[in-house]
Amino acid sequence: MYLPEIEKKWQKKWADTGLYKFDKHSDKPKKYVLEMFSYPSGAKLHVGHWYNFGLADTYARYLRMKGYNVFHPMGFDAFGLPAENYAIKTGIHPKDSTVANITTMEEQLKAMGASFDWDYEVKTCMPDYYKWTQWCFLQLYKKGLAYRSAAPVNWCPNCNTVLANEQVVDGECERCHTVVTKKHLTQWFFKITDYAEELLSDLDTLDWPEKTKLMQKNWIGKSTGSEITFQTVGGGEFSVFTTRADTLHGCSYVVISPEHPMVDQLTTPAQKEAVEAYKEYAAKASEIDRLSTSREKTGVFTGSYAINPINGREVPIWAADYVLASYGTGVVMAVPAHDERDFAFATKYELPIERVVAKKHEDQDDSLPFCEYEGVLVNSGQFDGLTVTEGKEAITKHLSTLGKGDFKTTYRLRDWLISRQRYWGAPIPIIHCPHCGDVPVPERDLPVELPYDVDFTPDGTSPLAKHQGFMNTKCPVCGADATRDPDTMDTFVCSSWYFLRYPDNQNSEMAWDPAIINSLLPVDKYVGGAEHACMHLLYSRFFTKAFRDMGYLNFDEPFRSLVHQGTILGPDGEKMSKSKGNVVSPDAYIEKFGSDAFRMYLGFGFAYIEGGPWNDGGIKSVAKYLDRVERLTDRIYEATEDNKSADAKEVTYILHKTIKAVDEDLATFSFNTAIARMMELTNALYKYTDNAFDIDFAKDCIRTLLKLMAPFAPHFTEELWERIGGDYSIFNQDFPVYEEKLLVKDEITYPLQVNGKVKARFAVPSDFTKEQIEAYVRTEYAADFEGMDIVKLIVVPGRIVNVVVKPAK
RNA sequence: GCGGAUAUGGCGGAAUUGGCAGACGCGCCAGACUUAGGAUCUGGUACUUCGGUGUGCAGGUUCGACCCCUGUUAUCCGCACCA
Repeated sequence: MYLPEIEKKWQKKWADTGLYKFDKHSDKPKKYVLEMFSYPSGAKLHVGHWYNFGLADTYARYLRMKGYNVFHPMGFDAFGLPAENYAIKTGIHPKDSTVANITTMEEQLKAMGASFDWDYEVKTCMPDYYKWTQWCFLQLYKKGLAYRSAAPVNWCPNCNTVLANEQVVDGECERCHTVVTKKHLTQWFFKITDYAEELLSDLDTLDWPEKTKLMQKNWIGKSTGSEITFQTVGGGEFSVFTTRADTLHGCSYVVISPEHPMVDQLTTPAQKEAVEAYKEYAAKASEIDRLSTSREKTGVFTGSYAINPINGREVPIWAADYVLASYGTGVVMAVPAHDERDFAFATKYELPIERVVAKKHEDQDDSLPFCEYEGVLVNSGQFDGLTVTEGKEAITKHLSTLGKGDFKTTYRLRDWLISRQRYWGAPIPIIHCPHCGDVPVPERDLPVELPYDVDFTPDGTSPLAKHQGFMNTKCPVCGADATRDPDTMDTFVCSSWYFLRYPDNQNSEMAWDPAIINSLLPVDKYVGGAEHACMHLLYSRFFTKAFRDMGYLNFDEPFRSLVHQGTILGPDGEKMSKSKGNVVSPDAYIEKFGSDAFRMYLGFGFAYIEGGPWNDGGIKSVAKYLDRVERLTDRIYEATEDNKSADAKEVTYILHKTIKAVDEDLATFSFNTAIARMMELTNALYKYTDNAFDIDFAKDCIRTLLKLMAPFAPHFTEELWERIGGDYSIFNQDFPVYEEKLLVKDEITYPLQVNGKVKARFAVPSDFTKEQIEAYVRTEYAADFEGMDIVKLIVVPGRIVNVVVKPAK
């Protein structure tokens, strides 16, 4: 069968008959199967797309045949930097290149033969989509979850432009490799930190890869400790966050982040020059310096002193950039005896190092810095003798009674900076009025359309800021001349809610109808790359929770179950890249072997979640297997000599074993083993049909095999199904069901181990009890155990028998 | 540095979760059918001195370990001074 030809025929028929149209009114149970939508930056689908979409489609088709009403949409994450960078390089407008790429990719996705229902497609760069992205922004704004604030952004001094975090590679601009610096700009943020606790605790409810959950957990970074207030000698006060309140007596100085707003007031005139110089030094510190773990700690004395609230001692306040302004309070109490960083700093600047925790056990190494939790407090007045854990609690409680401290939980998670000084994105629907301040665009005025005729050459400002027609508007509140926000939203905003739009994508009245969305979501199976663990997957969870709290959704989590496909590498085992010249393009293979063979090889040649290096031989082997199935089908359907008494016991057993295995393997994305089982069945059927066979029975077997294969090779099986006279379509057939009783063999062959080594094999009726098997072994092998004592005889029913012997005395 | 994962024939990968290691396939070898074979079919294929030995390495638990425990090495991924 020449697959490329056959595939076109069936794709047409599937489209003509609307086979994959989603039935909103079906009374079958629903399954929402979703792949992370495509990013149309390149013009063509690559192997990774096929691996993701092709096998997720296999899963969707399987569920469909299992009797579910499967919702399986596809769309495009169409805004973003690559299109804009491409435009800067070539002069082709991002909209034009994106629309062209989408058209090509749609054709390719259709040529793949996936069961998407294109009626539900979304494209995030279209006004009828980003209108609602802007609406989402406004709801978050109304709810107090969007705010504007000054923040440092990545700045490339060579390109003279702002870079997204993703564009900063190892501290350098990804395009010109200039070292990236920081620049302060006023930016919009989403208050994802409000949901830190729930984003963390709900991870436990998700059927997600443990690694991904752990990454999110670490990213959120919950830390429980204490917040302690210090007075300054000059009369001011500030707080520090610590997880080691027990070591407070050992605090011999305090360190403030050089970017902290209090630095200036803490700096004494004598130290002003030194502190200013240090602030400048810290601001200039490049990303590369910050990335270096071995970077030597630096700092400067502010000239001021603070009072340690536990013992009234005056300690110097230093500014140092090893303290981050954005975590905790931006100030830390330094306990050099019990913290490695403080120890290094104190050693360098000759600050006092005083032990307040001693070892608990004799065999502990208690050299400084002593950072272990197994310890007891010393030099801590009334708290001496307490353990570290007891000390934390007792000291914090004591401070609390003095009004100088309390228990405190902090998170590493930062608010989400969504402003981009870029053109190709959804405009932020805010108007800046000289009288009214930031004014949200009224919902009736949405969308704020992205103009086409924009000069997006990078010059350090937002491209939209140069477009007078876009920028100049009237304040919706007071009517005065006002300007629009010139920034666009991070594309991750667009992708944080697309799964909510799919099922109701035509709705022009609202972003989604809660009745529809609440019945189809959450997504039952989400399939996509692991690289989104702490971005898209976290942002989408945040959106879901925020919109739930606003009453637009009634579920807590967007993606119940998540699978990450592995990465297909080049034949050399390296990640595919143009510069390495190891990119495998699907096109030539599709043309030669067909999309079914290509998809099936992707399923067969790899463990799905692992991926691995591409191998040319593998695809030939799958193509060969498909031919083999075709010949087998023809052999059986063209047979004339019927033999009802042919022994079908073995084939029947294999048939049902295969149904069971393929069913279970498909449910768990174990495509490679599912295909292996089908190959075994095929081999068994070849053997069975070598001589005259029971034709009706063999036809039954073939129909079952084709149905099992259908999710993997949709065109191929549809064609054979038609050839053998099956009703259209094979995808309207039920997935085969195995019979438990046919999985039981009459006899079971047991390996007989002696002292753990297999020495023999014997067969007994499968209903033999443990005792009967033991008795059988003892009598049957009595002669072999002559002169031996049987110490132990272990029978594992259905598995193995192990006899432990030793020479008789 | 911290956290996580992985390690099985020449290769991709299996192993019912503590019970016959190497399923299935690629590759290779031999044979059959062929004018021909890069088609198809059949058989073989971990190593071996044929007694055994084998799941990165060294120990341990167990009647029994790829699987559990301790230590160790290599590779990959994530985080990056988070107080």
